[in-house]
Amino acid sequence: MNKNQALPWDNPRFKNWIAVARASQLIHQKLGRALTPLDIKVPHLDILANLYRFEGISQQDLAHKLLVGRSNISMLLPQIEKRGLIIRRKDETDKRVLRLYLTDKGREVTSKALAIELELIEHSMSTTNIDECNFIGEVMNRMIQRMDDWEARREA
Amino acid sequence: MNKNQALPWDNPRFKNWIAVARASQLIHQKLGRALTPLDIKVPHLDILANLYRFEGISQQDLAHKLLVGRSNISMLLPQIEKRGLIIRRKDETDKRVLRLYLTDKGREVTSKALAIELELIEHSMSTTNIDECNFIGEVMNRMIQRMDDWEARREA
DNA sequence: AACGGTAAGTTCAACTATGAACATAATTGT
DNA sequence: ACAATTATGTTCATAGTTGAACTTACCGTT
Repeated sequence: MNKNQALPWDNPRFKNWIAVARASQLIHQKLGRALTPLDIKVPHLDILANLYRFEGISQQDLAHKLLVGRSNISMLLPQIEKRGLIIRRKDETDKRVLRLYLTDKGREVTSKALAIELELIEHSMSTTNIDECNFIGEVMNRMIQRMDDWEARREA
Repeated sequence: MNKNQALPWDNPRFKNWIAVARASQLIHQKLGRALTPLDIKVPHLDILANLYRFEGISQQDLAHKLLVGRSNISMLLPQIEKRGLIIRRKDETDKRVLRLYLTDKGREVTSKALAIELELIEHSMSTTNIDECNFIGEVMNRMIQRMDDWEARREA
């Protein structure tokens, strides 16, 4: 192996992506610690936040949105249900699916948790203006699009 | 809880950050699957890649760079050491620390794995030019800086 | 209506990560 | 020189995550 070969870190896209990954990891960790007063973990908030936006979503759709497996959701939900933050109701027209709803208490906790997350993000990105944020969002969404190809193309 | 209150998703920084987090998560997952032919996992690559750049690093420093606990490193290293990808050597001047080195085989595997990662990132970001990538990297590094304050300020 | 195929959710076993307690070694202060 | 403190790495118990197998329910075809 020759040390003269170009390191990936010399590649601008690679190098800058590493910074993105680090920032993500850090936000995740800091958010986790900041949520302890509310006695929820980040994965719980991910779920709650989605119910906050999409009331009555199914577990399947929720798993899909969060990019995790159904089993993950299936094990997390009873925890937050026991705490009275959500309720699960059988869909009448399709008895396979469980529809998920926040309780009042759940909405309250979610609201507080989102406020913490918002504060963390706002603080961290406060030196970046709105247009710049939107630009970054666009780039990320383009990336998400393009990733779909990649795996398919790669298996071929 | 009033539905009229502003949702965090209306906030540009929040909304666009969510896209960043999603992209990170997806890259992580796709990279994981793409590494299976090499029979290593993403955490292993994280370690190997750091040894590739920083030969002779200590476990402590490695854990710090990867933003994980020492115990994590301590459990992962024996696995990749048994596979002959790295060696650990006691530092002579400070007998507490173990210095980590890639073997030739380790360098070869790492090189291949990094090529896969590079290809994934290059493909995903191919619609974003170098200046734009650099800009994103700058924003991310600023964020990483600013996060340090946040937790400290918050405990006060 | 009965069959095969598909979809939603659960369970389980295997794997992974985390943080606290521990052992050993170095450093500092008196 | 000695005790106290700090630093490095390991171990262990706990908790979290994953994917495969399973159950129940729906749907299309015959």
